[in-house]
Amino acid sequence: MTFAEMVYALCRTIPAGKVTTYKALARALGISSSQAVGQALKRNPYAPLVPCHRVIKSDGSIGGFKGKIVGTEIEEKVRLLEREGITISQGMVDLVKFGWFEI
DNA sequence: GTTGTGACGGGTC
DNA sequence: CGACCCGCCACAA
Repeated sequence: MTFAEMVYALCRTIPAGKVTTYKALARALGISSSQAVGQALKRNPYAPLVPCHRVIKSDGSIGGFKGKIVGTEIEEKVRLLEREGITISQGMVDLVKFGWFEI
């Protein structure tokens, strides 16, 4: 069980209609660096299995999915999140309402 | 074993 | 509010 595996396992537990942050996941794994979580998600071999689109930055912004925010590429993911009931304004998610962690 | 870098966070300037 | 710098952990070269 590698660090990345634990990240994937944790992401799978994210309920639909909720989002979490890199920091929250990192903290749940016992570390302080959210970058490590990003590394794992970025290289996730479980693309559709792990809902990486539900993992966002702590400030509510989407962050990135395939590398960086590239124009309308994000729009597709935003639409998917909205389908789960998550409201997004200008690429920002309301963590107070949809944050899957103790706010 | 060392170095560099990244889907990041927080604090300062 | 935006730009900059430092810290942070894991992984690839």
